[in-house]
Amino acid sequence: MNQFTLKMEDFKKHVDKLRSSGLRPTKQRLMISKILFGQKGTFHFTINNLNKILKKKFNSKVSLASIYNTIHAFKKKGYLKVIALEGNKSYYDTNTSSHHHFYDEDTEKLIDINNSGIVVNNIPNAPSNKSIKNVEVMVRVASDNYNQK
Amino acid sequence: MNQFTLKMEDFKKHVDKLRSSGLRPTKQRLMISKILFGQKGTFHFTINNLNKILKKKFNSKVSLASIYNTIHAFKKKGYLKVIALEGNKSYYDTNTSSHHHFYDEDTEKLIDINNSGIVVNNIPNAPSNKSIKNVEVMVRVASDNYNQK
DNA sequence: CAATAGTTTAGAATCATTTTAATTATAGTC
DNA sequence: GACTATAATTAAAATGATTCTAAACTATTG
Repeated sequence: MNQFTLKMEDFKKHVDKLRSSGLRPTKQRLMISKILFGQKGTFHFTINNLNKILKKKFNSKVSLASIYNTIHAFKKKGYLKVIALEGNKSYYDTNTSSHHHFYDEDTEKLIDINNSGIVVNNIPNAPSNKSIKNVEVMVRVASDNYNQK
Repeated sequence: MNQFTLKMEDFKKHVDKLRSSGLRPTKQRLMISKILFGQKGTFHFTINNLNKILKKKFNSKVSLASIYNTIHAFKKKGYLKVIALEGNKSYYDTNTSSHHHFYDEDTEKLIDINNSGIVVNNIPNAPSNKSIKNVEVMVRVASDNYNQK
């Protein structure tokens, strides 16, 4: 069984993330914060993914209600963003900058494309009284020999 | 109560769409086809939208099972495409060409951007053994004075 | 017109998500 | 450290979109 341990500086980081999101730093939330923000790079996940990691890595069953509650607060504070993908479940991304994605249709996994890459030109004007909030590109990739849906 | 009537040429068009999708042209399916493909321009909808239109316009309650069945067949045949948007429900589009969208966050409505507009440059290579299937841009717009989610 | 195959439907089942209500934990304050 | 108010956790119920099921119905064919 894995222990739930954090170095002091990491612990402070996660406590800050939680506090600034309006949440008390509880055991459950620190586990979630560690999983999301304790990685080197950016992290893409669904609630189901996260729940599985919590179970496996910490041998701990945090209730779905608490997971959702924590994720919503992080999202509201801007520590997470939702990725638009068709289908019934939400994908979240710890990279909250405006950026683009590859979506692998075979594995259903997302890959970030950093913003220095793609350039989008010639965007028409927004409808009247509206302004553009965000522009994002989804590049769908798949193996040619894979069965398409 | 509205009548369900079609001009002969339109009738044939819808019958063809259904037959070529592997479906028999039944009353229910012809109503659906008329709603989807009987419009001037392109049509964006959710299953819930479509169901409401069926009720209001034709005073007819087609079962959800039949609606889903028909939509799936049209999608499989390529007469409809699914639009990726976060959230729990699927958005469909009768414009099946590769094209881009405005998404109005206030009204939750989609607007097509025809392909002659936006240009996407500098797309990185797909991961190895994968090839690019599709590139789509989502331009999110909103009123500045509207409450953001 | 009987046999067969495809359709429709209501309702049950499922999956992601949200809500509820009771229990438990946290953060001051004394 | 105990006390109290407030917030958090949880299991379980509720919800909403979608899928499945089984029975009744309709169309097509021989």
